[in-house]
Amino acid sequence: MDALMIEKATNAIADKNRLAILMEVARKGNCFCGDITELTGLSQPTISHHVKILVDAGVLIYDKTGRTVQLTINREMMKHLSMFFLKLS
Amino acid sequence: MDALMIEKATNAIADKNRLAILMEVARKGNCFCGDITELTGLSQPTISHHVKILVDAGVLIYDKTGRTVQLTINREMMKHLSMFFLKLS
DNA sequence: TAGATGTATTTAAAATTATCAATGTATTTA
DNA sequence: TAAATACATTGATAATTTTAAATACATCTA
Repeated sequence: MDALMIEKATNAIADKNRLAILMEVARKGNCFCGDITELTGLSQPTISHHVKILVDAGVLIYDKTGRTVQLTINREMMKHLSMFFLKLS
Repeated sequence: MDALMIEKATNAIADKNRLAILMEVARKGNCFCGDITELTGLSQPTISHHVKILVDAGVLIYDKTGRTVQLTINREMMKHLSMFFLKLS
């Protein structure tokens, strides 16, 4: 179990806005970056920054087609996190 | 909504030193604050600060007897976290 | 009771992070 | 091809976090 991976992933999730983004992507199945503006009320550059952190940490999967980005949950990472905390319980 | 709980807990864990503290407490079953000095190489006040964050977030359980503090994992919180990520997987 | 011990708090600094305005870059559409 | 669209990057500032030195406090021990 890679502690650095857990650190990066939890760090990505440990923010009010990024957690909201994660849960919105989970709720909708997938999500365009543009959708998140309404959700959070943040500016577009700020959202771009937060999405980057979530993607770099492996929490969200980034798929750009044309000029739109589709975000989905990285279920493998969710499984890793779930297992990590299960082992600590 | 338990999003705030998730945010606080992941925030507490999302730090190299606090993750090391959490994993050390898990490994040893319990842990005195003094033990953590050797583990992390941090100063005593810094450890006290990090432990407080973990305890306030409900990640660790704090039990002071006399002048020593015994730390244990909050297994209920670990279960909550595990379930949260399982649902996202 | 005096000194030692384990932890907490305060204060101040350095480091990091969050945020947005301005601007850049592809890509689509009129 | 010009304008519009969706997102990325840069640069600057504000807010937050991490850290340790100094100090305080309660408890244990000789």
